[in-house]
Amino acid sequence: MRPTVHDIASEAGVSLATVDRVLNGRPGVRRQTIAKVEEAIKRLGYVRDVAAANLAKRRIYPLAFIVPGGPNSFMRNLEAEIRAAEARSLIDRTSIRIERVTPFDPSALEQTLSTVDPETVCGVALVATDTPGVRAAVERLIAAGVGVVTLVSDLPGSQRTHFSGIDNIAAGRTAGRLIGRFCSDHGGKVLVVAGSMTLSDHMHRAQGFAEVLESEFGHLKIVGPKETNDDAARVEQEVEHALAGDKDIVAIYNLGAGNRGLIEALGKHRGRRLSVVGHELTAHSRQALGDGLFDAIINQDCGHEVRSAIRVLKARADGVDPLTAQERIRIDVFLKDNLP
Amino acid sequence: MRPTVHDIASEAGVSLATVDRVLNGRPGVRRQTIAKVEEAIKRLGYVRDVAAANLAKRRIYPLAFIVPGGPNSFMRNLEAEIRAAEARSLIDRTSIRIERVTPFDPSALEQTLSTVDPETVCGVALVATDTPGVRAAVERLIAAGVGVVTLVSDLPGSQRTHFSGIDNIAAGRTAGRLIGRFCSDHGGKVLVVAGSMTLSDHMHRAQGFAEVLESEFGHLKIVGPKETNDDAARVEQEVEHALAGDKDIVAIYNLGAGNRGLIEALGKHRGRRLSVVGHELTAHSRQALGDGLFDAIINQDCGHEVRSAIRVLKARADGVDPLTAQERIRIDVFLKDNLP
DNA sequence: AGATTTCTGATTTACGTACCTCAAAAACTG
DNA sequence: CAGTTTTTGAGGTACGTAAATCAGAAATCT
Repeated sequence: MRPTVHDIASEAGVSLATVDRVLNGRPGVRRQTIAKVEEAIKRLGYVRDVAAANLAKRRIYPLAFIVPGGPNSFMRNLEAEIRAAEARSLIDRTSIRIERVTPFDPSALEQTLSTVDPETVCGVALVATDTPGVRAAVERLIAAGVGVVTLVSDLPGSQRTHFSGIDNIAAGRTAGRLIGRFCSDHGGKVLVVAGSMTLSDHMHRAQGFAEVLESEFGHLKIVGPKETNDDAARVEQEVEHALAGDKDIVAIYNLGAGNRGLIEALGKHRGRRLSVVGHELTAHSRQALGDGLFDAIINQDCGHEVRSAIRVLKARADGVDPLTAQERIRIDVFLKDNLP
Repeated sequence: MRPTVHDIASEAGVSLATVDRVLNGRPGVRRQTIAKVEEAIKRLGYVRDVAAANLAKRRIYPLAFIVPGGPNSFMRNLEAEIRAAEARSLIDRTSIRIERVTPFDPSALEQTLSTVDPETVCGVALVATDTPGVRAAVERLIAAGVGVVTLVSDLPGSQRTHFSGIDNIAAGRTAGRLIGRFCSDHGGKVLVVAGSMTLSDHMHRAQGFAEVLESEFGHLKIVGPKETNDDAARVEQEVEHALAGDKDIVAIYNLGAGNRGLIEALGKHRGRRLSVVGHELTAHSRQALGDGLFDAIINQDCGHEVRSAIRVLKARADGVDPLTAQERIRIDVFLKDNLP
């Protein structure tokens, strides 16, 4: 049988009240007594029954999710996943608030972060924009004892509790290798389309992509990255312009959003032999993969990211270690055949 | 506030005892009263607090995992993941027993399945071999109210609760497309190496692979599948023999285990330009990918499979629906760059 | 030593559910 | 209609933990 607080009390030769004081870090216990109790805990291998504790504490986990608004399909998917988690909040004792902020506007994010009340919120998950103001707001929350998980886009080197997203350098490298291998026998140019190089994830993808192409696939030369601010119309325009003007383009890597524009442009060049890699599985990109317009999609599972963020924030609030293997977000590679 | 049994009692105008009888399907309640209570439950949106219920019931989930023995790295990884889950069993109220059975021996599996006591075990997870005897044993367990999850290898069309594994036809197709694209400009032969075509997962992979190659990459011809019973030495021998005897081989797909043998053989032909795709990320295959001997690895995350199997079995025991999105096992595609 | 402060023990209530008993009410029998 | 059976109510105890109170013991200080 699993040992209980009663068992440690008698094992340590102290009362239940003292065990409780030690377990919950309440004052009024001598060092030696604390040591006695801790030793008994270790000896019996006691593990606090979190479920029972939560019951007794009437604990709920108030969480805040901050996501960019706007039409970006990926972000809308992400929000849908958060809402799905919200629907389960009764079951897993969470209370989730979703805040939408203006996209590409760090000050709006800062503003929203500063309204988070550390007294009533135990954890925050946000799609981070890496600016000094945002970093400062995050550090403030951490200092106030709030857990902070960065979603999709990280704040490297900050004190955030956890990053729930992918290594974007590795993602860019993966795209580079796919395109390199798909064009292994014929040289040419590769058009790279990005949202904004001020977004760290886009920058990292471009960097990883370039690394691999330069070091291993010298027969391919990069054109771009063309910045489009993730606007589908601008993506279409850039791609259209490049394809029309440069017959040497043999591949396209869209490392940002706006796949819809890319698909539009590709539709007009169906005869042309192109290797195309994009990011994030959405209704559109999935369709394009099925139609053969895209050759591969690099994806991060935003459902996994949301669930993982919640688990990590709850674990932190309980003072428990999360299960690292479970919380690692994969860099998914999807071809036409292994779509989920 | 979340409604409790007390709330439904007063809402339905009945006593706590009656609510309890309805909730737990105990006898001695009139139809109309049951309806009244159920209506109140619906009206208030009551959801049973599983944690509190488990506490009151002193519930533990006794589970049995049945895995093939033998040196197969993937199966040993799988077992390690089960042991890792076992280490957390105190926390999540499970009690996991691991049974190793002789590999490639359906009767041993049947035998072990028949020793499972439906009175003391609430769920079984097994790496299934598809034979009539195994199917019968599984149906027997299901009939006795035990949850059964097939791990890695399924029993299609059976009554098993859930399959925790990948679609192997899709996995084979994925491998086919990778190799097809990697060799898009030059034709040749593709050597296919399998463990045993009597294993349904191997058969499915071979089938999916052939489908894609025939329909979309006609310039590549399949040699094989060569069966090796997943024995590394035999894999080495088959590959060595084929490479030495046939200069037209431009790619190899090992859809079974025994990657170690493949790596050995490849080591002797480092100069030769080959596209190689294998299955399952193990220490060896990871190394081979890093060294450039392999070009891609198709993987199923066995840690995910084990955790998912446990969640599904617990959910079934609680009479709750599992979270389908979370329980889908991905077909991972790993290149050198996106290794976890 | 006595006074004071700091610890500790004993006990209680509560969380939401399960499960038990016993009595009472209601619904059926003949 | 009494007698029987079925249904319902009221109440309690338990699960493992949290949190509180209050009295008493032990340590520290003067």
